[in-house]
Amino acid sequence: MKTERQQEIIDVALRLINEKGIQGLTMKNISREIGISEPAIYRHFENKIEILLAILDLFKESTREIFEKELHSCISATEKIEHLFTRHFERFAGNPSLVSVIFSEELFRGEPVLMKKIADVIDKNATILTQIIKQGQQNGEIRDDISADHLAVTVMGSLRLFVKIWQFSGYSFSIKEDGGKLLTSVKILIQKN
Amino acid sequence: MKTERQQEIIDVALRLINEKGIQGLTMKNISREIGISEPAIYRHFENKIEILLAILDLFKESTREIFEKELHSCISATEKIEHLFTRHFERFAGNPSLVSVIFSEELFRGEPVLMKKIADVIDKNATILTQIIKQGQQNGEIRDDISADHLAVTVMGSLRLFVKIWQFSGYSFSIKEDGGKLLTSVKILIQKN
Amino acid sequence: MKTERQQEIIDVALRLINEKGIQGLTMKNISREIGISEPAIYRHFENKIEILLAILDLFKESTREIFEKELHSCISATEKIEHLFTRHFERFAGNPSLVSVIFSEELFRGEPVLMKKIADVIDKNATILTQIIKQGQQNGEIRDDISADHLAVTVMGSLRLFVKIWQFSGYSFSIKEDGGKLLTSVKILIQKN
Amino acid sequence: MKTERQQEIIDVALRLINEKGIQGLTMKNISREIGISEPAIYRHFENKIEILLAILDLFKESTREIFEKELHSCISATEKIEHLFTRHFERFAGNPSLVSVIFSEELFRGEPVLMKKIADVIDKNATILTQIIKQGQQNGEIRDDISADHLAVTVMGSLRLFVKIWQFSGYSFSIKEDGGKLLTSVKILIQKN
DNA sequence: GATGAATGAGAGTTCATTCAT
DNA sequence: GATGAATGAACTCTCATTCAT
Repeated sequence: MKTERQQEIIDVALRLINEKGIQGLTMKNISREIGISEPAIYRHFENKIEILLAILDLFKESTREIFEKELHSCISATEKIEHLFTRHFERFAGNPSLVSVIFSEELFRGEPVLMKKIADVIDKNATILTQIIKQGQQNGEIRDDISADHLAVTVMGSLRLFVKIWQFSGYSFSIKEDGGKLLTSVKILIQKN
Repeated sequence: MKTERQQEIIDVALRLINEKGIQGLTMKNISREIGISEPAIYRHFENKIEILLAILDLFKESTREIFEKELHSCISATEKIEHLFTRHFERFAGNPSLVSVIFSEELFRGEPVLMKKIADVIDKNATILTQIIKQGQQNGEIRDDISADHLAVTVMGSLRLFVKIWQFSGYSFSIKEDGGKLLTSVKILIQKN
Repeated sequence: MKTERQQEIIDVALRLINEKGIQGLTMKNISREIGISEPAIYRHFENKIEILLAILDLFKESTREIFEKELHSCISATEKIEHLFTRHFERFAGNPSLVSVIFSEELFRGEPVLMKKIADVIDKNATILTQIIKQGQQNGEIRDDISADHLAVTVMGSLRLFVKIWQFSGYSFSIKEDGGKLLTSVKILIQKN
Repeated sequence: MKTERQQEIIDVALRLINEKGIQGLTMKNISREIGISEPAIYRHFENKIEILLAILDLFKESTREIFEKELHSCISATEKIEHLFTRHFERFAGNPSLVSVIFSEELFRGEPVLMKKIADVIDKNATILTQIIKQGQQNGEIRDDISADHLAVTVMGSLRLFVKIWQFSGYSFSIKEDGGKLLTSVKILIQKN
């Protein structure tokens, strides 16, 4: 689907955003990092926005995968949420730069095309998580004294903030290990009784 | 402390970031919005970074106020958290543009001065919130089967995500009202039995 | 209406088009010719198209002036046409670069805004010239064995081609003098009997 | 003389100039239109200028043909001019894109090679037309109260302007039919008595 | 306090062209 | 014949900032 160079460009772009922020993502920086000329990039992407769209696609695809896998498997709701956390942690551990993009919706403000894409993904994810929780409430696994919507905000919010803290720390602790502990706490928090 | 013009510039800058993202915050845009010339801005701020610093200061100041007031008052931990939420909601309701800046740390990546400032505030807030929760745990108000750190992540994470959702919705619902409901849920979540 | 710099830019742009064609009209060339930096031009014109529009406006204005003056004066139709030619010759003698723009509609193909403006002027001029000729036919000054439309094409076409020949010759002859002779011929051609 | 591909390239180039102006004639546009890659074009033409030269050659050749045929045939001068008009109209009706190039000398300003070629053709044509008219004057067919040079300017100028009007109208009328009518008028205009 | 004019640096992008395959 | 990948030069335009007034 993606040529090697396209993948390389996406990777570099992701890293640049992570290191210098969206303002550091310039065609010049990308080309310098790869070691080609600026115009060469235009052989692989029509323009800068297409690169960002490709990044968002990557993100969308892999997020969707994580979420949908959980939803359609027959395991319990709690296990689903557990997997959800774990998978996310694994992804971020494997590619920390992703964090800068995934939980940073404001980066794309100004470009309607990008904003719409981001909004779509977020919306979908929220819907799926809420469904999982609802299912857990019906199962009797998850407490139902609090609405599924609110629980979803809490779960997702905790995940997001935790990942940000990890990023802000300069990835100075193990997201998998410490994340696992947070997960345990979250599970206790939402379980019935 | 701040002249009228300085305040005007800060307000406009905040609004611009909110509307068009950090890329929309240009000296030209600021000057156009206020109705003065570009160089005129330099009478009031040495450079662009100073404007951003002023924004962060504003943010730091008012956040610190909220947090410290809660900490030093003699009310219960739960009430403190309640006030904390409520005050935040009030602030955002009064100045929605704040949201774009407050919970969007990546905006400032690239400028070490700004990054440090942001990190400071976040750090401080986290510390204070954790302290409040610890106090609540000692009081027997707040559950202690989960570490204060984790509860803080959950509480703060919920707040942050909720506010972002509000922002993404185009401020289409009442943050005070719906936020109050979320607050109730969070309180139930963290209360002892 | 126009600042000095704006006028200077227009003049230089006109000259550049004349010397190197539309492809030679670059912001860099303009700035180099004037002796300022490229961005400086943007203080005086919003963008390149605005410069071209200003040129067309100049052309439109002065052409309109010539035409309308003739139409509303009480002199005979033949005299009107005579003045029309003479004025045009004078204008071109005074600013030879104008020729490259005025009779070169294809320069602006591609920019709808510019094309519309050009088309407008041409249309208007044709209408006015035809009216003058019609009046002359009613007066008995101008032959009426040929339709006013066709005479207008002939008169205007002769003028245009003659001016182009002058331009192509490198302005090597006196457009006023030789143009006067052509005019005499044209008058004979269209006069009654 | 020309391979199929070369002819294809010339045709597309001509059409592009007609549709988007000289600025729309890029190697990319040509290749896209044909459905080959950009470098492929260089198999058929050494560079872009060669393509333009080929266009001018085409134009030169066919114009020369029209003119010379008229000159060497034994028919009357008036008939020659009649044929001249008619042939031109037929050519344009068959390939409207030609108009954008043929009567638009300024397109090539900036490229001395191209300018010279254009100037040559124009010069030659003018000479031939003038010769025809002179012959007609000697025959007593064409009025001799006006110099052949001036009559040539009038005849050629009318033809040019008329064709441009047709082009500007978006080819909305029949150039053959309406052109025939203009021709009748021109003949009356230049005939003796 | 404010402005008009200017600027160096750099943004994204397009151009004609080349070269190895 | 054709292509994919690349490039140097040039393009229009924006940026934060300065300076004389």
